[in-house]
Amino acid sequence: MDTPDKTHIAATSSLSKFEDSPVFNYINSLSPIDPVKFVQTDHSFNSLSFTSPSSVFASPQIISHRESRLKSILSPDPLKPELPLYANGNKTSKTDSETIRVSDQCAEQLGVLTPRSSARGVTAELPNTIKCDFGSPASNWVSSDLIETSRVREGGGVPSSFAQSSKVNLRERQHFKNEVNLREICRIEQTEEAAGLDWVSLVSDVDVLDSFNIENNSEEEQDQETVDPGTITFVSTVLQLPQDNATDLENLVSISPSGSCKLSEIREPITQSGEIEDLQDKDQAHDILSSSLQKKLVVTESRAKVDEKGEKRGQSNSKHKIRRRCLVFETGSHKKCSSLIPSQTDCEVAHEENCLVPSKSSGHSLSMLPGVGLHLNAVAATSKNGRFVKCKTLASGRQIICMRSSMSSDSLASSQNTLIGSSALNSMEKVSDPCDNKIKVVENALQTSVSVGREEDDQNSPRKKRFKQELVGESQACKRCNCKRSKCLKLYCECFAAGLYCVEPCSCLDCFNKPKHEDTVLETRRLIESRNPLAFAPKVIRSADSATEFGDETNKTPASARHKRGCNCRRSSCLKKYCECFQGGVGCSASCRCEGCQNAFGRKDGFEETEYKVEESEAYENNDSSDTIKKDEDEHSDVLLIPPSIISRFSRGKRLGSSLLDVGPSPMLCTGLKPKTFDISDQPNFQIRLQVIPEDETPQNRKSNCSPTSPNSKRLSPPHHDIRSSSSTSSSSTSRKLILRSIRPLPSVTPLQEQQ
DNA sequence: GAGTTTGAAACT
DNA sequence: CAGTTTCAAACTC
Repeated sequence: MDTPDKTHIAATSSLSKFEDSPVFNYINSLSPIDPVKFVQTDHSFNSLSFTSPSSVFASPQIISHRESRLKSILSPDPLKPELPLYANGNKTSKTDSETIRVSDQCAEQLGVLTPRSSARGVTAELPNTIKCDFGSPASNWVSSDLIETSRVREGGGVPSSFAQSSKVNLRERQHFKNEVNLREICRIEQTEEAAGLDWVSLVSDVDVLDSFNIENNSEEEQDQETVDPGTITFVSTVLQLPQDNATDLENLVSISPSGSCKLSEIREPITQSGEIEDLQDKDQAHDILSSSLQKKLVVTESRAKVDEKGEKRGQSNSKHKIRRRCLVFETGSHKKCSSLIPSQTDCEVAHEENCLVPSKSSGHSLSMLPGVGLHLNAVAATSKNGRFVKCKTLASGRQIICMRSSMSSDSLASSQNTLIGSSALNSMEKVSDPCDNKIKVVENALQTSVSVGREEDDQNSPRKKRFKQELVGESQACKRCNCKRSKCLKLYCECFAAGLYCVEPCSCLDCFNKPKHEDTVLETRRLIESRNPLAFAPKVIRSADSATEFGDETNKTPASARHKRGCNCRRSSCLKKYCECFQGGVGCSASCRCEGCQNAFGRKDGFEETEYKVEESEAYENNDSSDTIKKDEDEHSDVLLIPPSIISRFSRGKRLGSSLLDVGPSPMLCTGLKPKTFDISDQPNFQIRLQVIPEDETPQNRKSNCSPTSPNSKRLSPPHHDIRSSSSTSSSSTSRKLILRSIRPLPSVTPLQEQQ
């Protein structure tokens, strides 16, 4: 029955008929996507969607079957002889209406896939393109659209080819509904998750990819080892899932079945075609798929691993080795954290030396560090770089380090779960307040890593490139201090003040703040602390603390924070980062001796900072043009206060510690300032807002808190504070954040389940 | 990128 | 503790 010619003709005719049919027109009218010629669709699909050579589902049999199926159905490809494989099984397996619907989808997928499988010339190109497609949100979106479009067309065509014209309309409608739902899901996920969100599609895609892989014998072996693109996508999806782990996991699990369904669906058409089926193959395919899904479900997998996988897809073994090396570094030094960053490849190379430095330090720390200042070093270093280090570092800071490591491995690496991350961060902060900013950075880093992870796969996308460049630039430009005369042994040096060793990115001269001079560093620290025990303490203190320490009633406002010693600004009006209060995102307090204070976060004289909340972020963003501060106030009234430290870092990209921030957040922050339009598509922004804005710091809450509750309270909530406050005062805020994020997955899941 | 401004840190 | 100097970040051009 299935001579290539026949199939081809049938497909072609059906396709043309379908296009002319009212249903098709209706679909087109509904669909935002413009109809694409079949050939074009294939092409675009190939280029955009399936680039990944490696796949979990590398089973040759499956692949061959898939290929054959596809070929038999749609493609005129001479290879068709392979077609018959699945035919019988389909008939046997499903007969009900659901089956029909499924078959439609399958047919659609097949149609989409077929071109690929048929086009062998493209196969060689796959490896290159593969990595790109999954990661880039944009690319994914496009590809998904294309896929959908093609599906719509193909779906109609395939059934007709099977002489099911009577059911075509019904099917198409169902199919269209499905497509719409899927599309919505895809959009939701893609917009938020950017990475291969349409995992369902991806699953099917994976199959296609596998089929390609089969052609490439050399890669077959690798396939087993190599990470499945779909898996990666899935993992990324999981990672990106909201904080509500349990819920998300459930959703994922529920979803995964659909993926299985997809596989069966694909076979459906074949069954109808009456071709011979290989039940064993089918079973195997299911097994493989299920196994792959299970693999995907293994959330515990470290993020680094994920990244590694992602890179694997697109890169050679050597690359892989490099990654592994980086992973090893992760274990030991903060630098490794870079491996967590998506664009690692570049970063890794760039940072290798850097990594070594930290490692070194860690080594010293283990044996040598007394723990006085060093623990700060370790902690700060870890967080500052925005990379999660499993610090072997300091004996003294062991617990802290452990927490971090756990966070990195579990929370971040595995799921990038913001909630978890925040929790970890919170806990971490409790331990190490000194590194407020850095912790924030870490948090941002989490987000960044998430976003990065999404884009990781799509290396070709402009976005990805940009991001990569940013990362690289950061890594290269992650200069911290620029000390010329202090030898980085005074508090002038930001690195030293933060308890960090200077690293390569620093532009300091005659730097002694390095592991090799650890003794000197420690001694200097000791001297400084002897003069001022709080010299290395966090400059910004949580409200509770500050209130306690300074007896400042105004600081009792929830989520409020104050600079430890207060500023002494005279000319900056506390509106620039010269002011440490402003820089720390906190209002001035009675401790400040500033003149003409206009601190947006809270004036010394008790001026309500509420007015500035929005402006501040803007001011920071714009490098403080006070003129512009109120400019968009109305527009951004919803905006939360973003700690200047964070913003400044990202905006300037100067400080390495903020590297993560710089990379990811910067855009996010910028966008984040456009709050009123809550753009789901821009997940980074979303996350940031959620994380940055403490529960009680929402505009309404702020106002309420400020005026009635604490008349004197000048400040709302500094970003710093958010984290801390959440950790100590309100865990609820964190939980809420999670809830918000959890919203995303729900929509996607629901439609699928309903349809299925 | 160079120069200026600024305010914290260090010093007296 | 106050005043001055030093310093490096922040900022401007």
